[in-house]
Amino acid sequence: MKKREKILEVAAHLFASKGFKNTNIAEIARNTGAAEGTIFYHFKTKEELFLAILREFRGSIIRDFSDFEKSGHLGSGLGKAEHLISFYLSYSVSMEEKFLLLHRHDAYELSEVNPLFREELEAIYTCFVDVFDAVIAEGQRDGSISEEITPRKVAMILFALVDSVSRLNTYRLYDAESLFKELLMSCKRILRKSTR
Amino acid sequence: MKKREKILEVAAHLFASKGFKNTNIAEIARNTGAAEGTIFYHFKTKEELFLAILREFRGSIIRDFSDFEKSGHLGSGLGKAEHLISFYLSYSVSMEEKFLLLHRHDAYELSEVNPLFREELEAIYTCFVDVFDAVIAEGQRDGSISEEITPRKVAMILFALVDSVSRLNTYRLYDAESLFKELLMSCKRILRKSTR
DNA sequence: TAAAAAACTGACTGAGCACTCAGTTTATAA
DNA sequence: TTATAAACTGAGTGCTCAGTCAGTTTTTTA
Repeated sequence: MKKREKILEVAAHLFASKGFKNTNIAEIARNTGAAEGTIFYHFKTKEELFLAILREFRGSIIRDFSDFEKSGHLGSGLGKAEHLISFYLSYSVSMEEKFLLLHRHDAYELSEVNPLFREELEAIYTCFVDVFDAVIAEGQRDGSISEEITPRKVAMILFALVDSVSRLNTYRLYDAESLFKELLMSCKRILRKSTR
Repeated sequence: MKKREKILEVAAHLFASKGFKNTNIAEIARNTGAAEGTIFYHFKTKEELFLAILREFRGSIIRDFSDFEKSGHLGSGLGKAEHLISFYLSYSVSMEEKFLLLHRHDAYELSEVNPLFREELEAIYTCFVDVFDAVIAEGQRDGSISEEITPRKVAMILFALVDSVSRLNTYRLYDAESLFKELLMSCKRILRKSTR
């Protein structure tokens, strides 16, 4: 089962950097040290290989975020939300390659044809939004976060914002890391109670 | 010059819905009523056709946003900023196809190889961010917007947020239009002066 | 150790596709 | 009206590439 893992690793790297369509099986084979036939032995099609990569990524997300939750930040919901945002940003930097896989359009394209891709993508985004949702709901209960908007919607908005900045970073259109401090301030402003 | 425009129109539609790589010249020809040769008569390569589409889009953006600015919303910078956000959202809905062209990864991919694409993309994003920047700077001058963060950075953050929600909408992962009200509220919270 | 199963190989195939080119049609200028 | 240029045509070309298959090597099981 050594080659199978190597194939997943190499393909993930190439799909992320060159795109699904622009990566050919021969190249994956070359970088893996496996024959083309071996790739099709483990994965029926190129699409299925991509799907397997996404499934693995979802596994890591679930593992890493539940570890983060368990690492038990004391304090209010608001404090936890701030921690979460920082964690998400640093996570997206450390897992840049996998995030590129999400930020590219390839998977969305395939999800228009193959429902398994749609399921996988929705599942991944739901993972993220659920974590945000949980801390916001907690903050609303303990009174540290404004109750003006439902937890789900705030979670969507925060996630959209944070994800967008991490996307700017991966595209290198703008040095987004220089925005992190201001981003965190903006998130706090969204979350805090109105003083009026 | 009739066919040339028709080719641009059809190609934009196909690139937006199917992607650059997944659209072949034969299909563009079929939907245009032109021969394949005609396409290469007007555009040296498939890439150049794509670039021409982006250039046209940039032209519309400049035209439409300067019309918007001229339509002269009275009131404070904050009020103008709110108008601008609403305008951007409705614009991204009405120009959904062209926004898909930006939200797909195709153009970014090409920009790694072809500097003309990078220039074009940066120019488009700069257009948008500049408009945000201008109203925020005005709001800071007239005292309606917090001066805690520089106009450019607030502009980047607002744009990132608004663009991300419009992306959610085009991907149909979430009915983002139902978020518009809350999105506007969140933007106001980012902009308003701290009461502490 | 022999037999069966699993893992692996790489030359080959057939379909898809961007682009060419030699020629035809249409518009413009003289 | 004729000459010239611009617009247009579509069959043909050469290349790329996902997926196949008949066979070989390695691992597991009995």
